[in-house]
Amino acid sequence: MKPLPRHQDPRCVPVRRLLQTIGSKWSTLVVLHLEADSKRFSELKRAIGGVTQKSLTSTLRELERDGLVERVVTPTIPPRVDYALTPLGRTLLDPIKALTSWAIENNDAVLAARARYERLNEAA
Amino acid sequence: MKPLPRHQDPRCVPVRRLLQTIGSKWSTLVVLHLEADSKRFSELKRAIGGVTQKSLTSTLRELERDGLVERVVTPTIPPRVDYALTPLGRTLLDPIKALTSWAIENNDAVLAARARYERLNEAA
DNA sequence: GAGGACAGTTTCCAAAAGATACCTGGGTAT
DNA sequence: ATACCCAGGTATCTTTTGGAAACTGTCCTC
Repeated sequence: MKPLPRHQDPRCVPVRRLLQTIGSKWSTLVVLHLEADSKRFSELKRAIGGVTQKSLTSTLRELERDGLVERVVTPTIPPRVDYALTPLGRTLLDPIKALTSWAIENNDAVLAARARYERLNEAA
Repeated sequence: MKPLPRHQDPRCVPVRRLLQTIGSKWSTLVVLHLEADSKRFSELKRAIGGVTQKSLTSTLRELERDGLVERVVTPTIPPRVDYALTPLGRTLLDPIKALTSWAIENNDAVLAARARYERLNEAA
């Protein structure tokens, strides 16, 4: 029974949980790729590129667990599995896009800051 | 020289870098705490609570490296170190707040989804 | 009946993140 | 003098994350 590190800030808990989810390496890419329409597992894998089955599986499980993505099994022969954003997941698109827009627009500024930082600190 | 895993999606690179930075355990808390005014190291540490020196140090270094936070050393005796958001860092406040608002507003929905998920999958 | 697509699972492994604890070295209060 | 504040640094440990590769098992095509 460790005395849970008490974070004074109540903002911490849900915010950290969200950032944990969408901060994982592939989840935002998955969400963005599902915006237009639902996709099958290997469609997603191909579309994203560079992701292993395991990583994609666990990413999808996490998003599914949090109710952001829905796993739709169509019991045809052979069964077909599609992944789609839930309504809740769709409400995340706006904040995520705000963030990705920022990242793209300020990419140069961040890279410049990094270069400057390294110039000042590696030079020593 | 590893042949960098090439991600087809060009959105990936800057977005991943940003999420890497702000997805780290304490960085959003730091940014939010610096919104009103600059703070000293131990002020931040106390205000956030539950963070170790090492984690706070590396968080601040990362934010500084990316040009989001500025480290201001006032050469008084004893020297005094303040951390403040840069103008670039301030532009991140809006997207971050959009995300944190989402997290807080949809906290219940996410928790409900988790409970449902676990009920369905652990039950087996 | 060999091979490949689909949708994974499992095992093993390396790298990164985070926590704990201890050290520095000057300044300040008692 | 002693002990604590500030702003860290270092060393070690555990946990988490992510990647590689192999394996399942059903279906379809050649």
